Order: sequence, then C-alpha cells, then structure tokens
Amino acid sequence: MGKIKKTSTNYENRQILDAECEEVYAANLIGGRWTIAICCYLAGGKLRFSELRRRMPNITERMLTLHLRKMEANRLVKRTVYAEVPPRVEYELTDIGEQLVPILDMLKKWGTKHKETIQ
Amino acid sequence: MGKIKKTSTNYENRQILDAECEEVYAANLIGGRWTIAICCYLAGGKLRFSELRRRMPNITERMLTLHLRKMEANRLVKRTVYAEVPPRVEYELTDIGEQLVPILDMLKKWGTKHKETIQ
DNA sequence: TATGGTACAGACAAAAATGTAAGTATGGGG
DNA sequence: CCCCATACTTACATTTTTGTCTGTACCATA
Repeated sequence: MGKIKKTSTNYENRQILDAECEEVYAANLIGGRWTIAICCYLAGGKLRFSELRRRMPNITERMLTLHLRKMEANRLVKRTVYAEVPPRVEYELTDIGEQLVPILDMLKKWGTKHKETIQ
Repeated sequence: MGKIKKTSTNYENRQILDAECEEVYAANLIGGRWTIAICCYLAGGKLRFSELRRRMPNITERMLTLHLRKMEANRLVKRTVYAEVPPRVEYELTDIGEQLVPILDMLKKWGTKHKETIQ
C-alpha cells in the first residue's frame, strides 16, 4: 500500500502473474485487509468517510484512507468531495465496482459452505 | 505464511473480519501471491510438485511448498505421497476446491472487463 | 480566544509475506 | 563410492503491508 520497489523479485513476480492470469489481476484489485469489507458496505449505497469508519470500528483512519485511495485509483470507487466545513466526502461503487458485488456474493456462499465442509 | 503473532492488532483485525464477513473469510483462503495460479493449474487435473513448478517458472520451491501446505491445511488441495524413490507427490483440488473454480472464472471475466473499462 | 468536528497527511514501527541460498533423505545406476 | 533426481526443510534477508501516533486546515459555535 505504501511505496513499492520496482526492482524487486517480488514486484516482478506480481507483474508476471498479473499479466498472464486475469484471475490474479482481479484478485490483486480486491486484495488488502479491508478492501472487500469496504465493498460490502458500499454495496448498500454511498457512504461518507466517517460512516465507513463507524461501520468498521477496528480500522484506523490511515488504513481506511489508504484503501479508499487504492480503490479509487483502481476505479472500484468514486470519491466526491463537497466544499463544506467541516469537510464531507462521499464514496460509492463505480459501475465496474458494482459488477464485483455478485461475485463477492458467490464468494460468500462458497465461504459458508467451506466452513461447514471442513468441520 | 510463516509464523504469526497472535497478540498483534493485525492478527486480531483479521480474526474479526474473518468472523463477521464470509467474503473476507473466503478471500483469505485464496490469498497469497501464488494460490490462485496454483488453483488454475490444478483445475486441469492432478499435478506433481515438479509439474507445478514447471508451469510457474518464477516460483521458488519454498514458496510452492508453503502455498501448497497452506492450501492443504485449508482443504483446497489433497496431497498424495507415493513411497517411491525419487519421491513422487501429487496434488489435486478437493471437492470444495473444485467449487471455487467457477468463481475464479467469474473473477477472470470481471478482470478482463475491468481492464477494458479503465483504459 | 478556545474548542469541536471532518477528512485527511506524515514519520515511524511492527508484523507478515516473499525471496535467497544452502542442505537433507532416499535408492538406483555408473 | 559418487552422482542423480525429487520433494522438500532450514536459516536468513528483503520487501510489503499494516498499525501507532501526531499534526493540519477549515469554519462554526461557545
């Protein structure tokens, strides 16, 4: 989420997988501890920064900011700033972000089944 | 993939999300740089350790081992050891692992569409 | 003048993931 | 006895991600 070193094997390997495997490309977009949770909350409609924070009591402001910025860069969310004081910033899923929701739903069902299966 | 510190905030946060969000639970199962790629190759049928390695020239033996072990622990793959010399070990998807394949396929389609969308 | 709320940014630290390099066991073939 | 192949393991180093803490701008209200 911070700086990446473009000469590392790690970075190189990620690029290679990213390029040759669309599943990995997609997975990298929703990677990060809080990304999917944020998607789930935004699936219910647009939310302010502070509202997201309230829904995820354990995330820090820094982590929320970093994740939202990454998601914005990846075009999963749209960020709207209102010129008010105190500031108001709203986040919502983009079209392509919305299209992820049913997949997350399948993942959810699979996860539930997996939990049952392994015990 | 190595040791985890069970007293860390990081660990605690993961547990919390894991418990309250099945999507995150599922995503954690397929997390890790090489996990999805391994699933994709195993979707075509069982493969030996060395065959997997040949299909992923950039993975190291250590990383392949670690990922396969994690996937085995998570019941995504089944590991079969043959008492031969030199050793032969085969890996294949479990039932629940197979059920992940169509979801990865949706993820792939979404990834392709995302790539088109963002340019 | 002091305080409060919102949505951040920056420096730093800790933890986790990934990668590098070397070594292991086994038995068969030369 | 030496080397080969396979499927690992171990110690260590590097990179990346995550978390802690402090500070900031803005204007309104007390």
